[in-house]
Amino acid sequence: MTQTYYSEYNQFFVSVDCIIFGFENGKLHILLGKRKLTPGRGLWSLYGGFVNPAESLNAAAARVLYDLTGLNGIYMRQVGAYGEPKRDPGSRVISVAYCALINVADYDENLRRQYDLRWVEIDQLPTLYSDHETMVKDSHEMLQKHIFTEPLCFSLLPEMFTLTQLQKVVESILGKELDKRNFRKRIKQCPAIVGTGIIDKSSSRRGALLYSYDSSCTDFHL
Amino acid sequence: MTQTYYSEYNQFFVSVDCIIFGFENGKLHILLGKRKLTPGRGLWSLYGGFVNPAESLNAAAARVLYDLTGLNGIYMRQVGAYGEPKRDPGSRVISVAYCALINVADYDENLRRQYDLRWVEIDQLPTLYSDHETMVKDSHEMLQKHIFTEPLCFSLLPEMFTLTQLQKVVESILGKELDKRNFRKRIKQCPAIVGTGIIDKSSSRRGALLYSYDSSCTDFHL
DNA sequence: GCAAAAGTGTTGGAGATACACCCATGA
DNA sequence: TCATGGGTGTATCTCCAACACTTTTGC
Repeated sequence: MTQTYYSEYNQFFVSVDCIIFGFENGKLHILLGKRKLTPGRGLWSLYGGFVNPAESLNAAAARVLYDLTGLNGIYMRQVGAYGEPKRDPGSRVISVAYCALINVADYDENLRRQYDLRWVEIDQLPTLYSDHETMVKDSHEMLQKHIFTEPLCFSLLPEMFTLTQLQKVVESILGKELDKRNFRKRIKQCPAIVGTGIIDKSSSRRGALLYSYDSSCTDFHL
Repeated sequence: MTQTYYSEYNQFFVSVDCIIFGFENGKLHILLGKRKLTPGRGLWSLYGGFVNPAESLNAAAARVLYDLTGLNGIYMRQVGAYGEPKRDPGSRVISVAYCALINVADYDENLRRQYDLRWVEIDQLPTLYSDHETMVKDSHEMLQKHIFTEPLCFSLLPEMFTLTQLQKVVESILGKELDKRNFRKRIKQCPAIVGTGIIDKSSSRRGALLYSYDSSCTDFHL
């Protein structure tokens, strides 16, 4: 694209950074790696990438996520733009943060090892590169804020899940425990969460009913 | 700033666009102008500006608002980044939208005329340049979402205001009427809204008590 | 005295919270 | 038989919504 107009103005590198949430061992995790670019090489960091000329911000975020995980069609949400002049020590870079929620089981372990990435518990984060800690905090808050009104938690779970699993996911996002009976009462009032009739015997002797999320159902609420 | 690293990547124009809300004649308005730059010259548009090299996004937004209104220290909030490749017909421009709330009375009419800007009712918007309608819609929704939990409405009012004025502001933001008694009951439960003891006689024969917002009070809620 | 805005309480319903025990099964 | 996680109901409380009349005073 030629710069026909505006040529007297400055241009900037623009990147997208992905906050990728996953649920494992009853805890909320995010995917972190050691930064490979100079400057900041070796620091813990979110995974990101620069925006291409003909690509929307959303598309750039989806591409970066795909490159990293091989996953397509994942729900992503813009968290915000971060533009302090010195936020990147290398050059002026404006970054747009996106969060994504993935089911850890869908993510190829080999790919994870290949990129040398780690799942890190959300409340045990190391010091991160640049302003990435702010991005993580902001996206975590956004997640907490929308968890009851938008069908986000299912992205962190397999197709079918037990109510206990669902409750653990919600608890891990909120960072607090919930009452089991009240939680299940609410679930029953949500028509988008339906029992499958299948019993999962892997997590208990008695077995637990598996539920699934019906995305065609419009009125979701927990 | 030199482009020491990252030099193989592309750069982009980055602008900020301001959605400036004001309250007038019992209605919520936003400030619009006719676009002066080509392309799109003459179309109704938000006011914006390009980001400078050494300036944060927040600072750029504050500068643009100051240039336009002469107002400083106004609370602004990032709405989001907009980056469709064709969103600006002139060149690839990534824009970060900011909303601001100002008290119309603080804004110099001469300056408004000088820039040829208009206060337009939020529900009577004309067709806007590029994706500015999306920006306005997004920021209006953000405003509605946060109006009860953050002390935003006071930015639209003078230092001292009657409860009727406050209610009208909230109603104009929500786009619906509220019950007067329930509204006032809520106000009384908010320690940050305090009576001044001064009676305003301009709006009624009987006179109405003027209130003010105590920003040092931490727990705000309507 | 009347028009115009200010101010003021009560009630009912819905939804949230707190809380404890039995069930089914594999080992 | 016992350890483990699955599953269920009730009483209370809080919050929100609906609703109508009296007060003050300038004209």
